[in-house]
Amino acid sequence: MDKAYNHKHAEEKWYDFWEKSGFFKPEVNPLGKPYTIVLPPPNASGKMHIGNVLMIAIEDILIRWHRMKGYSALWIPGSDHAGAETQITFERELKKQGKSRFSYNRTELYQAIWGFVQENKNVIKKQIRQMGASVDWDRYAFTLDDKAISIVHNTFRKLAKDNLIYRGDYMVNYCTKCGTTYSDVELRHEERKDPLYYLKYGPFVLATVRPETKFGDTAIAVNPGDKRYKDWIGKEVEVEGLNGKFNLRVIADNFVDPLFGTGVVKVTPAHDKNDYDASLRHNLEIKPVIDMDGKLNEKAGKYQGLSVLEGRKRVVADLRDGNLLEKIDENYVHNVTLCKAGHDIEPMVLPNWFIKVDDKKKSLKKPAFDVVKKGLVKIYPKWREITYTRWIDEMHDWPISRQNVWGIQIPVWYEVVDPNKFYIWFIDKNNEYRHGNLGKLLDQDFKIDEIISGLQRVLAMANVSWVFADDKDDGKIYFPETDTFDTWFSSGQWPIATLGYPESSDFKKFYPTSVLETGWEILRLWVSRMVMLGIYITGKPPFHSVYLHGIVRALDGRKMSKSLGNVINPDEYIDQYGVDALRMGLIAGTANGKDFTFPKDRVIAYKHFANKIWNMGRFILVMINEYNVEIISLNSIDSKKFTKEDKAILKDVRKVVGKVDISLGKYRFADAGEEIYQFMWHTIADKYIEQVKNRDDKQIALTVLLHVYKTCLKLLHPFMPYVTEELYQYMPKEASEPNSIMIANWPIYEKSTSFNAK
RNA sequence: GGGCUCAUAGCUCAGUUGGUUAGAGCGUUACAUUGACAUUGUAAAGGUCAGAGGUUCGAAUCCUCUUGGGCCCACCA
Repeated sequence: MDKAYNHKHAEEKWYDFWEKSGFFKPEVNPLGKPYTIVLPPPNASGKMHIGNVLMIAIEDILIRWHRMKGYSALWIPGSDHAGAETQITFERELKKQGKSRFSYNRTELYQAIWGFVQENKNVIKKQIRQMGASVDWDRYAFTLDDKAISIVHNTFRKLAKDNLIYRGDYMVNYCTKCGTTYSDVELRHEERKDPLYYLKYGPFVLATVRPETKFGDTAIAVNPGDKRYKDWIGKEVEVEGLNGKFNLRVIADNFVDPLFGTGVVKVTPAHDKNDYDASLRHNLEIKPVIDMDGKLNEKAGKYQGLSVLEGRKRVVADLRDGNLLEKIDENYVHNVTLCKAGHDIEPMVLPNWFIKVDDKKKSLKKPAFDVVKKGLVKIYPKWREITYTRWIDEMHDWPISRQNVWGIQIPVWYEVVDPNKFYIWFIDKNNEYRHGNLGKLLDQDFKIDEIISGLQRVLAMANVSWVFADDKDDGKIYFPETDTFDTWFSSGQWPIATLGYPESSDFKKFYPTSVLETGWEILRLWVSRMVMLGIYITGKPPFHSVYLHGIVRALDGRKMSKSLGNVINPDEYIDQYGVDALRMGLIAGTANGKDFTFPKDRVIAYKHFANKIWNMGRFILVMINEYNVEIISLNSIDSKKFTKEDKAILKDVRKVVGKVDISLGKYRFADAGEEIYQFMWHTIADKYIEQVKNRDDKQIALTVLLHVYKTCLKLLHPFMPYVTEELYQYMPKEASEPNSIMIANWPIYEKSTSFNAK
C-alpha cells in the first residue's frame, strides 16, 4: 500500500470492476424486493454541473445502500433532449459560425442538433461513470429514442380521445426573436426603467408604457368605483388618433387600479394579459397589431413594418407633434417579462395546443393533488409539500406546443380547405426564406409542392380541422403540424418511458418507482407533471416518495450563473480532492433540503478523511504482518477473552450501524455521514487503535479491530465508494463473508433493521 | 401584494417531538509527535443562539411582534 491515499488510482480501477461484476443490474438479485430510481436525465445541451453531482451522489447512496441490503436495485440513467434550451445553445454555436437556423430546413436542422447533442451525451455518460454512479447502462435511455417518442404519441392520442386536448386561441407568451411560445414557468421577470407616457385620449388622459399598441385598442377601462369617471361608463367616446378618429366604449372593471396613473386604461386585448382577460369578460374585439416577426401590421397604418421599438419612437414623436402627449414620466420602474435568451416577451393571441387539466369528467389535477394530500406520494422535506399543492390547485390549462424543431413533433395533420387559414414559413426553390398567409403565397404563384418541400413552420388557425396520420384521406392536401411538444410533456412520462410501458417486465416489476430525487426548483415544472400523467396513463403515481435537495450556491453564496462568473466546475474538485471527497462534502451540506453554499472546506476535510481511513487500513495490515497474526472469525473467540475496550467498541459499532440505517431511511444523509466520520476517526482511530498498540493479545485485538473497521467501510461505501472498495480489497477476509466485493455487503445487526425501505 | 424559508463560534453550517456545562468542519493559539496518517495527537481560546415580549419548572427549539437576508408565485397599464 502507498503511504497516502491516491484517489486517482482508485477512481481508475474500480468502476469497470463493479460494472463487469453485474451488480449494477437488478438481475443479479432477482428475488430481492425492487428498489428503483429513475435518474433525472441531465440536459444534453451541455456538461454536467455541480448540482448534477449532488443529485448523483444522493441517488447513488440510496441505490448502493439498498443493493447492499439485498434489494433488487435498479437505477436507470438517461439524457434529456431539453428542447428549447438545447436549440438556443445550438443556435448560439451557429451564430459563431455566421449561420442561423434559417440556413437549414427542418430535417437538416434536426440532424445537426442531433450530432451536437450526441457529443454532449457522451461527455455526460463519462461524467456519470466518473462519479461512480452505479447505474444500469444497458437500460440507458434518451428522451428522443423511438420507444420514448411512441409512448408520448400514444399518450397524446389517449388524451385526444378523452377530449382533454384542444386547440384554441389563447394569450401566450410569444418571443418574436425566438419565434416560439413559452409557458409561464419558463420565463423570468426583470425590473426595468421605462418611460411612462401620458396620452390625451379623447376626453381622458391615460398612462401607458406601450403607446405603439394603441392601434389595437378596443375599449377604455376605468374602475367601477372611481367617481371621477362614473358618468362615462358605458358611453362611446371619440378619440383622435394618429391614423384618424375612432370610437371606443368605456367599460368598468375591477382590474383597473384607480391610483395608478390617471385611473384610466386603454384596453388592448391582443397584446396584454390583463386586457385580454377583460376582453373575455366584456366581449371585446381582439385586434392584433403586432405580427409574428415583431413588426407592426397593417392596422398600424403608416407605422406598418416598423418593429415595436421603432414604432414606439415614431408614435411618441408624432403624438408630441400632434399635441396629444401630455407628459412623460421618465423614472417609471416596472417588471418586464423576458424569455430565457433575454428577449422581451410579446403577449399574443395565437392558436395553441392545450391539455385540459381540470375537465369535469376526467380531471388530471385532482388525483395529482389527492395522492400527495393523502400521503400516497410523500414529499421530503415535508415543508416543500405546500409548494406542490398550491401549484396544482392553481394550475390552469397547459399549453403543450412549442415552435422548436428540436423535440417530438405533434403527430397531427391539417387538411388544407381554406388556405387563408394558414400562415406558413418556408424556404423556396431559390433558397429564399419566406413566410406569409398561405392564400396570398399561392396567389403569388408559389406551388404547394414547393412550399411543402421547403416547409419550416405551419401555423393553422384554431378552427382548422386536424387528423392523425392514419386517418388521412387520399387525394386531399394536408400540411403537417410542425410544432413540437413542450419538453415537460414528454419528460412528464419519463418513468413510464424508461420502464417500457405497458408490456415490459421491467414496467411490471419496477413501476411505481421508489423515490424521485431531484432539485426542488423543478417540483412544479416536472414532478407535478409526472404525477399527473403517471396517474392518467397507468392509474398509479410514478413514485412513492419525492426527495428534494437544495440548490448548490457558489462560493460567494450567490446563485451560480455564467454571467456572474461564479460557476463551480466539478472537474477541478474531482481532480484535486477526488470523487469521494466531493460527494461526501456536498452531502454534508444538504441537511434539510435547503439551498446551501458549496462547502469547499468540507470537501477538503473529507479528502483528509479518506487519507485517515487509508492509514487506518495500513496500520492494521502492518500490525498483522509484524506480529504474524492469523486472522480468525470473530465468532470463534471466547467472549471471556474480550477486554472492556473490545466489548465497548463492538457495542458501539452496532449502534452506529443502527443510526446510519435510521438516518438514511429518513433521507438524512448528512447525519449518517457525520456519524460514520466521527466514529471512525475519533473512536476507532483515536481511542481503540491507540490501545491496540499496547495489547499483548494482538490476535484478539486485531480481529476485533479488523471487524469493526470493515463494518465501517461497508457503512461508508455508499458515500465514498472508491476508497472503501480499494481498502476492502486489501483487507483479509473472514470465512463468513459472502462476497468479495463491497457492493452487496451491508452489515446486518439484529437491532438495526428499523428503516423504511419505501 | 400572497407564500415559503433563514438569522447559532472568525468562516460554512448541524442542533429530529422544548430537558443536564450549545456541537462539527475549516481557521486561530500552545504543547507533543517524524515506525499507520500529504502529518497526526492532546489541549485551549471563541457564541447574552438577530432584537423585544410571552407560554413553561425549564426555550436556540413553541407563540406574537420588530429588524435584516434568501427564494417562489402573481403582477400594475
